[in-house]
Amino acid sequence: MEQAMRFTGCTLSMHQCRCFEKLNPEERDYLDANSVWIKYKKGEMLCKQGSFVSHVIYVEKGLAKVFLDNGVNSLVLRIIPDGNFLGLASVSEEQTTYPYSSMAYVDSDIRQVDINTFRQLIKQNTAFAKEVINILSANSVQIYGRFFCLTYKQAFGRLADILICLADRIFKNNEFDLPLTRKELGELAGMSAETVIRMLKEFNEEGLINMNGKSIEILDYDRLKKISETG
Amino acid sequence: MEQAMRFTGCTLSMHQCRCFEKLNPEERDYLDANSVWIKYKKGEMLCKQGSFVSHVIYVEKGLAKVFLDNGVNSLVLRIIPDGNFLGLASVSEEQTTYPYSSMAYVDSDIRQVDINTFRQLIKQNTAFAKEVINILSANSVQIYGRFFCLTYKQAFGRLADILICLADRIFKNNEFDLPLTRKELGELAGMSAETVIRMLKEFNEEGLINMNGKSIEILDYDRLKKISETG
DNA sequence: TTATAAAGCTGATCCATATCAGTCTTTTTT
DNA sequence: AAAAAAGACTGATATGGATCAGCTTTATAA
Repeated sequence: MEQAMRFTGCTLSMHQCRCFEKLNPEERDYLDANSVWIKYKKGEMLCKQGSFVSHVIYVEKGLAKVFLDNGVNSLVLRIIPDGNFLGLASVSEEQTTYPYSSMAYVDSDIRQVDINTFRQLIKQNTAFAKEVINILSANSVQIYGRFFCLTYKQAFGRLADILICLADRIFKNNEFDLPLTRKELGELAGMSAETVIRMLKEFNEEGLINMNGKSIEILDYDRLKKISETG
Repeated sequence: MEQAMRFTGCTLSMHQCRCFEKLNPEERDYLDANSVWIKYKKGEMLCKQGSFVSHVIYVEKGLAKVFLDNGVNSLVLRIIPDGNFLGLASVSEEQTTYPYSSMAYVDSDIRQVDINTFRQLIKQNTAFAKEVINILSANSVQIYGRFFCLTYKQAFGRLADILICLADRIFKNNEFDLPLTRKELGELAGMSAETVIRMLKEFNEEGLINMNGKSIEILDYDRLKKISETG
């Protein structure tokens, strides 16, 4: 029995996208016939907040961030590795423009599916629609957790959260080479680049991580986890 | 043409829930046969974070908050007036427990729909499923805006946001009697009760609002809006 | 109708973290 | 290979708002 709920600022839900499995061969052909594959370079924009929605964006390979921007500040909502949609909020017909922007952290292979094709499949295949609902739900719940953390945890905890998320869910390894700058890491953890630098340094000195430029290794997972929970 | 995106910390999306309209008479009977109506008193919990999901909760009449809690801090995700679901994240079968808690701000009439009935209707009626998708999308987008505001705006702007939201979307009047305490207002705007008090006082002295205990009237909507945008 | 608790309010203090200004280092461009 | 730009890092300073303590007013219960 759990006493109090724990939230993490993790940027990726555990949900595995399975909606293509719900399509029959014809539907899959229909989808493919109305999809295009595009290669994006690191730093390129996959979609811009406020522009018209013409397709649903799926990351085949690579890593991207989905973020909000008001010209001054930038808030990363989620980061998207292989095998995920950037977001499905735009499948709603009421959502005519993208409510967020997206940028590739690394060179990425992107599939764009025509939005009307996607909507048509939702209309004709309830299992597919249901899977879309599952994805939307999972995203919501994940955003809730992230929202809570960025609002109430302090910087230590938020940074620990992100390091754990990167290791567990993104790179699936305790050692990884960050394709992000300190500033971008700050956008993830909701703090300034300077604070990221200072705290990474402290984690390093405390023996929690072993850091060398862009390369980070998590040495004491348990203590980091504890910091993320109490921070 | 808009230069920069504006976000508001508003707690309620503009989306009007229309999903019952998508049901045919038999489906509606089926839904009604598997629904119950319950009266809740002010302060009562409508659902508790972490408990098993057994039904979908719809606010027929009243006002409720949906919030996250870790035992120390509380974050209000949305406030729900008449004619809205508390949230539909739980329609996903993967979501077996409520990811949030909910409490009635005032005496409220609640409809509970058996979760399996609801899921069955999604399975058999694509228009209904589509409407569920629309609601989930609208909620996500609303939460994104709120997330951004609570992360980057400062207290002035956040409080202005909430006052405007209450007037425009909840009470639909520039003058209203708050059924919330200063502490609850703080949970909405992401600040302490003391800060709410101080800033309301300042808004009052500046002639932006006219405040008398629980009764609040917005006097200078435009300036308040400007504060919400620049704060 | 008094007693008790909850909410509202005020002033003083403190601290986590942003911001700024500058240097050093690495990467990218020419 | 040199020049330019971007990123990493450091120390000093500033500050928005939380927290605390106490006091007053308004609800709620006895």
